[in-house]
Amino acid sequence: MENSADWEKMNLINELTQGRELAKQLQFHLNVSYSSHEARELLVHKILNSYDKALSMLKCVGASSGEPQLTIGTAIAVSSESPRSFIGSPHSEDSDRDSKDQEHKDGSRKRKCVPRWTKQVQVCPGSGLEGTLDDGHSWRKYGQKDILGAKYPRGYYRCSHRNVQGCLATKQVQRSDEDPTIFEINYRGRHTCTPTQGSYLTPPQSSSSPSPPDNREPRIIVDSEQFAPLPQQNQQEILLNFQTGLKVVTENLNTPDQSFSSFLFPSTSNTKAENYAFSSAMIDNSLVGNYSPSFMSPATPGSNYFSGSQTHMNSVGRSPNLSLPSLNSLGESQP
DNA sequence: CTAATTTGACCTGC
DNA sequence: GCAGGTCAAATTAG
Repeated sequence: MENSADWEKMNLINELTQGRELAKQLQFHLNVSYSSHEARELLVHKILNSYDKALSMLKCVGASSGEPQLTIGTAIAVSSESPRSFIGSPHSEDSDRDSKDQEHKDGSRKRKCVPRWTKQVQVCPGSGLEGTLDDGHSWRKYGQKDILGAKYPRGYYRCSHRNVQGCLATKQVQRSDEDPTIFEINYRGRHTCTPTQGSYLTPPQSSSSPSPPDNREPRIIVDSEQFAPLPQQNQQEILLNFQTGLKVVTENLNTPDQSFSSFLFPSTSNTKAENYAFSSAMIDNSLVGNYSPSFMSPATPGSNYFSGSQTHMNSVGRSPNLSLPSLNSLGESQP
């Protein structure tokens, strides 16, 4: 997979370039009087984030000489299960009944040769922002299980496009029993489908959750997306993750020496303009190389969240709000 | 009505 | 045998 190395390098360069551009922007903002403190702060966060990402990539590249590593930031590489075939024989993944017979012939049905990695997501209690844990793909819950020794049940999700596009990606969401605000998301398999921003862009809480407004500033701190040495699609995911990355905080979860970026997800409406600006800036910057610090105000939050840069990504636009109820139930259903 | 979630049962690996 | 993972019917939500 030398392609991934090239991509990694490109990404790294892109990241550093971006950081430089952002620094220029910051410099500009510092020199103009009308620049708001928020805007400056945002830029600082973005710069830091950019460097975090670059460092993460460097670490990743350094570690991945040989076989692929999925470790990024606090994302934990779970490589106990043969990382050898990343894209090989996707058919061997778990599948529906019809392919079951074939799998029986093979002897093993699942859990083999599937890339896995873990991401930890911290959610402020009561914020109800679990919906934003969405990662650019539509997930459909297919099971929940009480795990021995774990306080909270584990939720099992698979890609909504499994039937349509045969995407075999799955994820498991496990709430930490020590810190219930932390969700450990274990991804398995890679998406072969096109990501649906729709679900990803679902504005937190807007419609599907009747949870009362919380005057605390709710926020989710997310690990930096893994920059696994994997192809373009991950880059899209990364970009998409930035789109929900509303504010970067330089607060570490518990890995002081790991460089990673954390995001703050304010859900209050007055911060949305800033959020959109961040999103569009990141995308423009990454895909077009053009950064506009100006804040844009979406006409209809949610549906037009990505108007503009959205077309770069793909055109599949389903937008079910998938994760929110599931995760809520994950957290709320006590064993 | 359609699609997503829930949940108990079943299957597989250790 | 046990625990984790998946299936699918039933239920719920939009």
